[in-house]
Amino acid sequence: MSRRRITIRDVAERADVSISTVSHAFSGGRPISSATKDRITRAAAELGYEPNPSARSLRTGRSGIVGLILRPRFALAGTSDRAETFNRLVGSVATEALRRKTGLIHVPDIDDPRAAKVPMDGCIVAHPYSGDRVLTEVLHRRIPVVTVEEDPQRPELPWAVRLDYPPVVTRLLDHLREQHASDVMLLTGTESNAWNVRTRESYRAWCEHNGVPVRIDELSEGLTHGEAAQLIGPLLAAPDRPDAIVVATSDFAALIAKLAATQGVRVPEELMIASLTDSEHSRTAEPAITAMDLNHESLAKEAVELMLARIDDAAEPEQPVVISPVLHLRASTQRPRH
Amino acid sequence: MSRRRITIRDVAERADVSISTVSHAFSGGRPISSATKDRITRAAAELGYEPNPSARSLRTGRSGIVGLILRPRFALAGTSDRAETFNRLVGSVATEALRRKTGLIHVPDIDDPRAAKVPMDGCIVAHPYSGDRVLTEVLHRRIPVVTVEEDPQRPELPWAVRLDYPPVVTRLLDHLREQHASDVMLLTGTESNAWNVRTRESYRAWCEHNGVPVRIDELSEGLTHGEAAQLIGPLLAAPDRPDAIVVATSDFAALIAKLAATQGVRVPEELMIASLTDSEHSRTAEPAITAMDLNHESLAKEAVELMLARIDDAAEPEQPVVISPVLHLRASTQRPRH
DNA sequence: CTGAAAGCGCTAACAC
DNA sequence: GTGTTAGCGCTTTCAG
Repeated sequence: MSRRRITIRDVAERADVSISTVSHAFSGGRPISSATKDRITRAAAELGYEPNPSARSLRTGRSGIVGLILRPRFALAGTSDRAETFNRLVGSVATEALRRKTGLIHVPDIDDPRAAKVPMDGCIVAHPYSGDRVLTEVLHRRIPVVTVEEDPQRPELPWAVRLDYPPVVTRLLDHLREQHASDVMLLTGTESNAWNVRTRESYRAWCEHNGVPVRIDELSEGLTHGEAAQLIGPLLAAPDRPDAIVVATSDFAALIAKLAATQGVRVPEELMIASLTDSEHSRTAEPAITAMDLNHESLAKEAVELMLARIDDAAEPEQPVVISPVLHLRASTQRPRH
Repeated sequence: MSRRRITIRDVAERADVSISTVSHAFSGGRPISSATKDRITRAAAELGYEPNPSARSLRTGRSGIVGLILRPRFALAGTSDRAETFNRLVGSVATEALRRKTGLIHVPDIDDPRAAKVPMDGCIVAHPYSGDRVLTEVLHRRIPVVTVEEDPQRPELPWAVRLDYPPVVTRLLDHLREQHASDVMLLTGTESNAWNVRTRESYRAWCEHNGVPVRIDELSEGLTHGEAAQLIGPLLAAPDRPDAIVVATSDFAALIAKLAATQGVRVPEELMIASLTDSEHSRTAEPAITAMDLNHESLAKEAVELMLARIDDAAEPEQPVVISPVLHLRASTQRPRH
């Protein structure tokens, strides 16, 4: 029963006009008498005709589709903190694309030959790594690209939306000092994206500026909670335990709070905790954890806007669009006055 | 500087072979001497060539892309409960599609002529309304479709993944009765999707089976919290206040808990609360609210699998795939023993 | 193992 | 206001 696909020819025949008239009736290129247009519309509706998007794209060179590539490896495979981040960004980008009547496509692994190739007028690459391989490939293929966060090795690409970390990280660290932290440790992620690289830089600069020693350790985003606990436990028991920890991922921040409780370390009195991303984990931890929110909604909105502008041949911007992370001060860093 | 797009011709010329050889080198249709293949691969890499997906789709009749249409109106415009649901479903579907190396596209409003038309081999329609207009249109266009939840007016479509509500809703209501609820009210949503329709049916059946009066009121999913509060306040203050409320959306459940606290109604002692979807709101309310989780991850996984099977010409299934919602019993319905 | 050529369905000149 | 037709870049017979 599944007959061959309906084409513009079938509609033309049924409406007794030429195919170009049908084409124009749909794509609105030139004036058509309302009687003709009526017949065409009716014929199309009766046949269930819809223009073949591939044929149209092949001809026009445009698909009306924007691609999305989310780089963080642990977005798909990781714990719920990473999943939440992923979902939030994807949801925001999709919402914005729909609002702009643009198709949004999740691009399957671009250099897997077995993966589907997709038609896109441009591509948003989110959270690229330093010297990102996929970004390189996309650029090489001359696909117009907008990045969400910059590739730390390619900060010069102007088609980007990026977060302005230094003021917020500095504000967070100042806040900890005001709460009488004297030994602030940074537990950074191991991924080489701007989030880790820039926040590390800001931390180092702040230490230098304040004449305090840099104390950085790594906690991979890919660790399970069990593995992370193996590393955090000894740190909390050590004689030189810091009195404040800034940890990259929010779920590990919550984990630290839990381990601290178990080990009898009072938060925030003996240990303050803050995280560099916000999620349900930081919001609902006991106590609630001070966190920097990455403002994915704004990133998404600006990225889609920039992408559409770029596709529409807008001039190259002077600067990336800059978004500010939002700092949420919570109980984990609010020491009782005395 | 932005030269014309690289085509198969350019590669053929540079590798000094015919275009059909290049084509086969990429799409692997026939044996090619390794020397030739090498030259082609090198030429393609140097030029940054990538097959034009539109041309390929036009020729083969397949795009390798699956569409996703999320129907609930309030997914985009609503409160955070709806946004969370949306994000979770979209994230899960995208993850699964990526895993299967299939492009996933968010389909822009299918009957807005200004919206982009997209090439898709099939389409997932999530949470259709009763007699869903868009579903009708997609079917009419003969696009292979899989639904997440059934259209209540078209329960016969076998290409579907659906939730099995009756056992879980019954279990919830039985639980409330065991906790000595004598007057259980249902605050249902106003959207006509399976979630509302089927849970209402289950509630009615349970009332009849237990010989208790049906007590249903509507609370639109589109209300703001302020508007919802206007309706809920009087209900809690009324002399015939129920001693248990099952409310569709989780954020309104949390709102009820908050208003109850304000009005001095103790939860769960004087009023039990449960919701028919789970989210951060129900999990973090005070007290935490008993909720039915819609298991979006499983829905998504099965839907993608079904879609790919259908595109691959699998036989029509006898029955929709059935997923069970998950009931989370929490403090809001656990009365202290006495 | 490789090449030549038809044609997928549409848009956009160019004719009238 | 409408019709004719070339050709977008690829896959796939059909010939060698």
